[in-house]
Amino acid sequence: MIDPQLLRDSPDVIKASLRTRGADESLVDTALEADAARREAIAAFENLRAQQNAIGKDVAKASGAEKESLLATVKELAQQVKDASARVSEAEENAAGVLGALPNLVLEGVPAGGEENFVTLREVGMVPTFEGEPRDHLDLGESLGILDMERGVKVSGSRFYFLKGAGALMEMALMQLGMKVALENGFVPLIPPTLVKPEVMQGTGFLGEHAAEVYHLGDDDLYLTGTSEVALAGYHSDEIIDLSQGPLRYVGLSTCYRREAGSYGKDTRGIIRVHQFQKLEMFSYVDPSDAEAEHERMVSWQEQMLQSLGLAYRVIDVAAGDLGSSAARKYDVEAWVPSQGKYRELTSTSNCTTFQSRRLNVRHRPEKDASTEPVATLNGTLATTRWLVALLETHQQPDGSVLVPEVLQPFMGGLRVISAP
RNA sequence: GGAGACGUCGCAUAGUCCGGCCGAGUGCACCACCCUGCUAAGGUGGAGUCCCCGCAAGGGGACCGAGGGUUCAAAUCCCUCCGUCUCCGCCA
Repeated sequence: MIDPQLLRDSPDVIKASLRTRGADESLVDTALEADAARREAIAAFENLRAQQNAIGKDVAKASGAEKESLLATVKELAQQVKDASARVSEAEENAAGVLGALPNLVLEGVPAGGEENFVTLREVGMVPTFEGEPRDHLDLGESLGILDMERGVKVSGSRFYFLKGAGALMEMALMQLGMKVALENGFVPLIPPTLVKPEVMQGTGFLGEHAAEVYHLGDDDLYLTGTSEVALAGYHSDEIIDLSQGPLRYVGLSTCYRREAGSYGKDTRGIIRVHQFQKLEMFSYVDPSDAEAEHERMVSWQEQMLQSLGLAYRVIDVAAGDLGSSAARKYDVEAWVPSQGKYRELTSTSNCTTFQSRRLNVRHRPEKDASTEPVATLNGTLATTRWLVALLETHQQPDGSVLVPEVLQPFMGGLRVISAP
């Protein structure tokens, strides 16, 4: 949720942000009206309620005929209060709906436009070259016996797979490498629930434009999370947290579930786009003034990961129109995928400023004895199953084997090469 | 799965039977000041969150697990839900 105060004071700022996103700026006027209506309803209710409270005190003291006459007048008031209260609920619900539809304010410098309008911030590492056509990760994985798509489909349907042997080990090694980087930077590991309540899913904004992406268990009214960001953001909901010692950083490891509705025919080969995968996710709660710096730190940790794994990548500043509703700015790190001859997203890191925390009600006290303020939240990927795609393809050898990056070897029992069985 | 108890301001509790004087007492912790002077004790005062009006001072409203209901009036009565605990049964 955006800051309602900002909406009232400078609607033009919000309109400008909506334009950058290519969204409908008339939303702002609708929201302003709803907000005004809400406050009007509240004022009306509170006046009536104050009267009722005052007379109620007299009723308690009075007796006999005096009491009877007081009761008669206040009885009527009671009905008015009730009606006014109903109007408040209605107005608040409406205002919350309209206000909630406004996406986060885009940060200064974010490229305007849609998906294709991203700006490349830097390209790092040598794009690998091959004699002849490089094999793709599925081809490699199957021939090495470490990825079994066929049986995944047999057991669970399309976009499911088994990782086997060194494939399974490599996924876990990636997670452990990421965990090591996280621990070095003060992150507290969390293994979160992957089923969450509707209000948490709502609070993180995934029931908006991503609603069709989310698995829902109807019998229990629970949602399967597509990222541990959801649970990590909900972790401190309705709390006043202490940031005086610096950011609160969590790293969550979880299985992620995505329906991939609407992506039929896209990335159907291999494990680029699947219904279930592992992800290690960073999540920081920070003082809003520190958010942009934390964002840069998160990218740098992600880059550190890719560099240590010997992957070529680029960092892009995602265009406003391609941001989720919660993000004020988003950087993607995309690794070179040889079989496709292009960069594909491996990580994403978003600065959600105070947007998410407002919905989830996470606050802090900037100064001792100061009043509370929403915190800023940021999230970013440290490792996912998809990384195996870039790793297998980048480190494939002419004989069909794959070299294990040195940093992963300790987590794979010292294995240096994955060879066909 | 069956039976019961409970859910109050950071923590621990009082209040709920007998609705109004309870946004709410007490203890601990916390903050400020005083006293004393030493690793303690005592005294005084302060302090919740959210919202609305207001430049401000200030005023008003809401919140006693959540949501409904009864009533002029609900922490207190009724209903539903959620959660915690205890006992029994069942199963790893």
